Amino acid sequence: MSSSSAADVPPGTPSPVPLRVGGGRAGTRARIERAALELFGAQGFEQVTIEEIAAVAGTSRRTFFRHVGSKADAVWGDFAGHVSRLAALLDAAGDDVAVLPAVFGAYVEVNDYAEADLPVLRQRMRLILTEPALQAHSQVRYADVDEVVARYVARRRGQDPSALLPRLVAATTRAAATTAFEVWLSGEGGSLAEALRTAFTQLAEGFPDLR
Amino acid sequence: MSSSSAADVPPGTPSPVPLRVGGGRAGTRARIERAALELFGAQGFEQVTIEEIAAVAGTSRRTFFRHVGSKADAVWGDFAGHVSRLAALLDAAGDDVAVLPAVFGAYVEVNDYAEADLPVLRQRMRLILTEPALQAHSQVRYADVDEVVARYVARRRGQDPSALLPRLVAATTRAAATTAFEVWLSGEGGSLAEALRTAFTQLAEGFPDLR
DNA sequence: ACGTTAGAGACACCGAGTGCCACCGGCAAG
DNA sequence: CTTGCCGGTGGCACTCGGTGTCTCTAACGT
Repeated sequence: MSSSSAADVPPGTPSPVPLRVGGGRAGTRARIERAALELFGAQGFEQVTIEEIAAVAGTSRRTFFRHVGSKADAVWGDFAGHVSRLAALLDAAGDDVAVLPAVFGAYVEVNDYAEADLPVLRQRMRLILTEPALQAHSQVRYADVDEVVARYVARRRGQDPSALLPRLVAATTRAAATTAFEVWLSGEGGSLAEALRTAFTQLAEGFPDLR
Repeated sequence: MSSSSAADVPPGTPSPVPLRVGGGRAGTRARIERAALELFGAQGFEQVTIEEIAAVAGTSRRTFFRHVGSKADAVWGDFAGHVSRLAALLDAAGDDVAVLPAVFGAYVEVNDYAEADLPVLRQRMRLILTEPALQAHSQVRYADVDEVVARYVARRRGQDPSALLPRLVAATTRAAATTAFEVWLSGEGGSLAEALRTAFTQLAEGFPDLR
């Protein structure tokens, strides 16, 4: 419907945003991601076409792909940086703190967002946890997280990262974190950090009430 | 290469399989799934085209989709039945056994494959855990499993299935099961049931060595 | 022999993703 | 000022997964 909302702009328009101080690339990418998030939220992931996103972002289909790689990637922002920060936190953790608390702490800290970023985060996570296509894609992204955690546990334990314990800790802690995001999103109760801590505590206790 | 292996069969061939007693549909579907598994294993998921699968299965592109729904679905066989069996096992579990052991037991039992089925299972799981596209798709399938487990825990605990504990148990047990499949596939050591039990034990103990 | 019906194939279409080329603007060297 | 390079861009064409529609055919009951 109404493919003439932003698509009928003359091709040579300089686009209403002259702010390109430190890097025109980052600016375009940010515009694309903002447009995508907005449209996905309003119409649903599947309903939105790349062409529509590109139009709203004031660029072309081809350029969209040059910047974000895939439709799903438009939602994830700088997730690679997120993973790096997690890795850095784990690397920085001293050997005086036990392995599991170190992982928990790193998870909580890397997800300590500023108040102002929470709306965007909520939007992102709602899409990722709700839209089937994004839910699917998330697995690939989370694999990187698991890899980082497994490597850390392996290092601390002197094991191979592909051994059972490192993989198990990585997979279950990440599952717990995702679950925490779910309940946080559903709005019941407190902050994201609280949800994470609750989930991690239950996990570390091995669900004593259920044994 | 060699797109003339099974594609050069005349269109009106009655197909070499006259055994269609209880349902001709199942026969075609089985042929499609076998062809897909074989081709994926040999050339990789992304490299194989639907048209190739259809050709090897002795049918058409359109019919492929009528039977399996999507390229990824061709790998999963009757997973819906798998999930139903899990649900049935949980429903049948008495209240005398604790929640966590009940979930563990159901997982082990539903994954108790006959010796003869192990090669196919290995092939399936290798693809699902290895190929990025299938890894992604798996999340959608596993969501059904999580739903079943969460509902069971919720019932036993008198909670809502969307509450933290049910979701957490579902997510972490499934993560543990997947990890067990990984190590089982890598070939180190014993049977699938052993791998599952080891992973579940570690999970239920809350990784005591790491706290 | 009849019509009915389910399964199958052919065709056309859409959207995601990719490779290729041509263009344009800035920028340094002449 | 001109020349030539170069990064970002847009247009185009193509592949492939997936879907809707139409037609055909073979099996079935009457």
